[in-house]
Amino acid sequence: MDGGKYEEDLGIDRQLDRQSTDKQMLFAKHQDQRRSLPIYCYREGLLEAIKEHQILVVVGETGSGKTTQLPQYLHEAGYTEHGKKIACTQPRRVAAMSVAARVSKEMGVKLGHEVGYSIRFEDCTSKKTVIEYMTDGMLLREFLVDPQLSSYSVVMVDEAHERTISTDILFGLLKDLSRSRSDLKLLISSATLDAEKFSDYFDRAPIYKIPGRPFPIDILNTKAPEPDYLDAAVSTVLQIHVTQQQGDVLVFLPGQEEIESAEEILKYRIRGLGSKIAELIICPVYGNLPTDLQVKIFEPTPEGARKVVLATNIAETSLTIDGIKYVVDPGFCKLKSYNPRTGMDSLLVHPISKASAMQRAGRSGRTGPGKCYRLYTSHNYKDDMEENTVPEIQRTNLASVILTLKNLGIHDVVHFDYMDPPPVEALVQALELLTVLGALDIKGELTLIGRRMAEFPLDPMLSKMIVASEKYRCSEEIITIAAMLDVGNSIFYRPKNKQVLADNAKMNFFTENCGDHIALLKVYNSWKEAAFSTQWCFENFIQVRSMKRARDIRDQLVGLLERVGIEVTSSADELDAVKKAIISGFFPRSAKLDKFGLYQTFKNRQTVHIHPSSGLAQSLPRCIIYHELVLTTKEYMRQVIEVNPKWLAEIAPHYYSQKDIEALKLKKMPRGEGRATQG
DNA sequence: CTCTCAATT
Repeated sequence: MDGGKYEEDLGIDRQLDRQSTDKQMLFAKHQDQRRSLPIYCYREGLLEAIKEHQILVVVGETGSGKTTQLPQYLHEAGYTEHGKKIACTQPRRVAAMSVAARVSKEMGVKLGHEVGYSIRFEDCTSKKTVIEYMTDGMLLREFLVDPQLSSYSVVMVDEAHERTISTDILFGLLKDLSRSRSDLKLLISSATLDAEKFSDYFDRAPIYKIPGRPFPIDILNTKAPEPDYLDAAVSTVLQIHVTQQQGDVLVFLPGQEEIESAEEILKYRIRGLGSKIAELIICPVYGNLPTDLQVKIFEPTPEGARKVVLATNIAETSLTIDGIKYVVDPGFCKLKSYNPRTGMDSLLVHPISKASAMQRAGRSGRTGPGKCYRLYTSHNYKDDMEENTVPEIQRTNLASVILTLKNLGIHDVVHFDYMDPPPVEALVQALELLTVLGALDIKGELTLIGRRMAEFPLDPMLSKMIVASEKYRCSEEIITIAAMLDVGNSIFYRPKNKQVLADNAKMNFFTENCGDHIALLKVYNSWKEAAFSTQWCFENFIQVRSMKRARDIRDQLVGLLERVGIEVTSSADELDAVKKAIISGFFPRSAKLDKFGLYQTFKNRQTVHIHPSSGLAQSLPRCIIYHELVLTTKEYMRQVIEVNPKWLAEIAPHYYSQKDIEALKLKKMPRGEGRATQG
C-alpha cells in the first residue's frame, strides 16, 4: 500500500507567492462548485445519519455528486483522524482513477497524496492518503491482507446496483465485519432501483435519498413489436435526423457485428437520400475497438451536422458522451452465461431489464432535456422485461471466488450470506473442481497447494498450472502462457480487409502443430525479443493493447512466484515439461477423437469441436487438452494442445484410470484422422 | 471454417 512512486514529490510543496495566490483562487472556485451540487443541501443531514447509523444506503443518480462529495464530507467531519482512511470502491479502473483525480483537484492536493487511488498494476497512494478510491476487486484482495480492514474508518461501496461479482462478495464480508467492528461505517451507494433490497439485506439499514434529475426525458414506445430491430433502429435514426432539432443520437446495439452492419445500412440509406439532408457523422464504439478509434466519439460535432454513436453496453455505464439528446433503445444486449453442468460459456442476445432500459434512457438527459425512442411496446416493458439484470454471481463460473472465500477462512461457502445466492450446482461444481485440483481436501479445507494457488489472481486451473510448474522446472514459460491465456482471445488482430495477410502472419507462430498454448508462448517471446516494440505488433497482426496487458499480468505473476517461494526456472527446450505442467492444471478439460472423427470430452462424453481459429483445427490429434468450452454456433473448444494420453494417467491418476487410457490407445482411428501422433 | 456485451484481481 506504500506508494513509493509519489514519495519523491513530498518535499516540493513550497510555492512562489503568486502561484500560491493562484492556488487559493482555484481552491475558492472549487469550493463554489462543490456548493452548487445537489448533494450539498444534504451535507449535514447525511453526516448526521452516518453518525447515528453504522450502515446507510445512499440513493442518488449520476451527477448528484455522491461519489466525489461524500468522502470529502466524511474527511471534513473528522473520519480520517487517528490515521484512518476512507475507502470508496468503483466497479471500473478508469472510474477510480478519474474520480480520484477530480477530488484531489477540488481539495487542492497532489494526486497520490491525501487523495489517491489503488487499482491492479497501479498503486497511487502514499502514507498521507486519507481518501482512497479503488476497484471493488482491489478491496476484496485487501481483505486477504487485513481481514479487519483496520486502516479504514469508512467503506463506501459505490455503484452497488451494478452488482459485479466483487461487489456481491464484498457485501457479505462487510456485513459480517460490521458486526465485529462497531466503529466501521458502511455506505452502500446505488441508483434508485434496488434501494429497498439493499436496505433489507443490511438489516434494514436506513435509506437516504439525494433527489433530482436535472433534465426531463421524454420516453416514446413503438405501438407494435418490431420484427427487425436493426432495420427499425436505422429507420429511427434517419427519422430523428430529418425531423428533430439538433442534438446527437446514441443507439444501443448488442455487439460489434450488429454495429458494423448498422453502419453499412445507414450509409447506404443516406446515399439514397442524396444531398437533401444535413451531414450525419457515424461513430461506432465497442470495447474491442482500438483506442485511437474510440476517442472519435468525443470529438465535438461540427456546426450543422449531427453525430450518431452506435454503441454496445459500453455506453450504458463506462463511457459518457456529451451532447447526446436522443437515445435509440432496441431493448437487447449480449449476456454471457455459464452452464455448470456442461462447463460451457455462452454469449447470447437477450432482452434487457427495466433497470437497464432506465439507465439507457438516462443517457439522453445529461446536458439538457432528452428523448428516448424505445423500439418495443410499453406493454413489453411493463409485463415482459425483468426488473433487474441477473447478477453476475448467478451466471459465472465460481471456482475462483470460492477459492478466495476459502482462503478468507469461510468454510461453508454454500451458506455464505449472499444477497442473491448463486445456483447450488455452480457451487458444487466449483467445490468439486477445487477438490480434484488438490486445492481442497476431503473435508473441504484449504490445502497447502490451495493456499499457494489462492495467491494468484487467476482461474484456479491456471493457478494450479503455475504451482505445478515448480515440479517441472518451467515456471518461466508457464507464467507467460498463463498471462496470455488470461488476456483471452484478443491477441491476434484480423481486420476485415486484410484477413489473408493476418492469417498468414498467424501461421508463423503455429509451426509443427505445436498447439495454441505454445503458439502464445512464441508470440510473447518474439515480442520480447523485438524489445516489446509496437511496430513488431503491427507487422505481425498482433494487438498491442492485449500484449501490454499480458506483460503487466506476467510481471505481477513474477512477483507472486517469489511470494509463494517458486523459483523462476526455464525449460525452453523441454516442451514436454511445459505440457505436463499445463496438464496438471487442465486435466479436467480433455477430449479424445472418437471413431467418427468427432471429439468427445473425456468425462462428460459431450460432442465438441476444435474452434476453427485454433492452430490444430486441421490436424485433429487423438487426445487434447482445451482451455475453454464455448457455445456459439457449435460447441467449440478454444485454445487446444495435443497431449500424450499416458501423461493424463500419470499426472492425474485420481481422475483417469489406467483402463480409460488403455482403451484410448487400443481404439482404431478412422482413416486419415489422428495424424499427429502425440505431444 | 468462426467471430467477442461489459468489467475485474
